[in-house]
Amino acid sequence: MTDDSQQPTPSEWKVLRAVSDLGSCSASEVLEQLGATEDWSVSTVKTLLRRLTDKGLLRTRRVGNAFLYTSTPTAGRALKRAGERLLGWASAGTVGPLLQHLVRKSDLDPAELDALRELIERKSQESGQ
Amino acid sequence: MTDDSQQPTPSEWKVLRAVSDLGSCSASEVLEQLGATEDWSVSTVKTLLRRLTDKGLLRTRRVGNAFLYTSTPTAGRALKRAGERLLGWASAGTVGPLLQHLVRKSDLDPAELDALRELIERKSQESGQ
DNA sequence: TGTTACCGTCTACATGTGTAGTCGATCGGT
DNA sequence: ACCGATCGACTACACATGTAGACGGTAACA
Repeated sequence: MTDDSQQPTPSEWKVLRAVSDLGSCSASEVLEQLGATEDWSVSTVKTLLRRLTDKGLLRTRRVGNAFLYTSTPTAGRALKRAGERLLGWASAGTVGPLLQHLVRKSDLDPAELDALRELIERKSQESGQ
Repeated sequence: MTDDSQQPTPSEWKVLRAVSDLGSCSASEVLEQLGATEDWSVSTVKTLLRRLTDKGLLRTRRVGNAFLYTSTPTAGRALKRAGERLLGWASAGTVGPLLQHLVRKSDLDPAELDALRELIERKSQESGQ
């Protein structure tokens, strides 16, 4: 369940994110999507797609002789795991500042900000009681 | 500045965190501190300490024939960088849920919760104006 | 002053990761 | 039925990472 062996590597994350953003896509679409930021060959992307599939983070559906890639629920869980791992790296007293930094750097819409604020208020109550 | 080549690896993070928690400590203290969670040999810890020092994340001060390790400001920055990287891996619409997850998993004291709440309120105002 | 611990350095090596070339199969158009 | 454009599979290889043994120096104690 908390198997770290299927955590994506940094490069794999970029591909995984591209697939998640695209929804359901072919290898070439992924390559095109990543073209803006990365300068990878087709082979590189295909290798990363395969490794992600092997790890169970992507699922493939055959369409003609090609594949359509989709991200799996496991991928969502992997992101949370990665987040937990990050928290584990923060030393005493640095978790708060870290979270502030993340919130500051994030571009959240009003609804998300609201959800976050509510969550924090609820947490404050619990700890205060 | 945003040089990823000095980002710690997962194992290095554990050591770095131990040093940060201990403040200023010897290799053996680090080993002892990590003994609770990891099952590493002395050599392993020493290698990781050296690699962290090479990356500029730890500073050493000679005391007798031993070293005292201290974390550097660079280490703090590295944590933030790691956080930003995590955000970059989140696909569209998953940043909010990710942050919620992190806040939920964190054990924050009232002051930290308050700071976070204020930050979010300020952010809400900005986006709402 | 010899010996016992302990320390950091050097070396090592299996596995993981980043990156990409080649090749046979196949789809689409002629 | 043929040919070019694609696609996935297989292979490759340098460098990073996880993990640790061996060794020579030195501090401390007898």
